[in-house]
Amino acid sequence: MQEMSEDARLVDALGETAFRTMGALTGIAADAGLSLTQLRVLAILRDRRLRIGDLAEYLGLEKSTMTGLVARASAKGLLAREPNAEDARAVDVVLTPAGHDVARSLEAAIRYALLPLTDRLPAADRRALGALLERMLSYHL
Amino acid sequence: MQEMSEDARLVDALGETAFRTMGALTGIAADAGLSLTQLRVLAILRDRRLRIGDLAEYLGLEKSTMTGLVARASAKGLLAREPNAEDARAVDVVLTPAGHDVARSLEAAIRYALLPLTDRLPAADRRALGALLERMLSYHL
DNA sequence: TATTGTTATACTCTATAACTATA
DNA sequence: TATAGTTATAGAGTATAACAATA
Repeated sequence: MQEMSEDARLVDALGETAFRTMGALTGIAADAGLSLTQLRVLAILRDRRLRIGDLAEYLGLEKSTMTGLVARASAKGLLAREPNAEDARAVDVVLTPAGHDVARSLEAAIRYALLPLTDRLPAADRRALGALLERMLSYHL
Repeated sequence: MQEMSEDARLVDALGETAFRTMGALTGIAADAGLSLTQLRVLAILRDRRLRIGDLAEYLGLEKSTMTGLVARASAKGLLAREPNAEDARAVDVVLTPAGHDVARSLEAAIRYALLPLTDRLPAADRRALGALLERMLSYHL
């Protein structure tokens, strides 16, 4: 077997980390009766009010997809549709109080679910890893 | 706004990294006319022959879900179903030559797609990040 | 009897195309 | 005319439950 380059190892590690992390997040969402996309919507709307189209763009989805996602989450009482003040065609999406509660408990569940992945790393390594990831993310785009 | 703890920042960075990485992988899969799950199947089967049930367990899916995934990928000529030598009830899944070709080109596309995320990080940081991620992944499970 | 996988069914996610209302 | 969002439709992914074949 050929030796892997440092870069190839980083790419593989990034991919594996992503799959494990997403797996944990998917499980948490499923426990709450939500899809991963709906978990993302809740997380995004915690500190924002977005129009349907902006939400779709943020998630990389079509507007028609957002219509359904918002409809299902609204039916669960997690978010609400409100008219946009400046454009009568537009619809703002906001979290309901119940949605905020769920978002808060999801955040806690995520921290807890990722513990097995992080807690055996020495504190110094955790700090170093967090700093490196933040630096990497700050470059992108 | 309250200061975030180091651990909270690590968890957030892990989540953000996961979403960006999965986004890139989803795009690559879509360009090849595949879902993210099918991309995973191809990657897994590159160096293995697995039974339907083992594949399902590996991916955290139900066997009935695997039946459909394998059927669709088989219809595309990417993998084949073969009888298991030891158990007449079982079905082995293997990559076809075409499947191996696609898997190989997907691997290259993934490296390329993750470049924007990694290439502006200094070489020393890339090495350090890869090593930290590998250490973290080695602990889990 | 227990296990492997398939089938039938239902729901969610997703996109494309055609449409309505507003700008 | 162009844009924001919805509706209709269709395909893929997913799970549950019932089933056939084999162990």
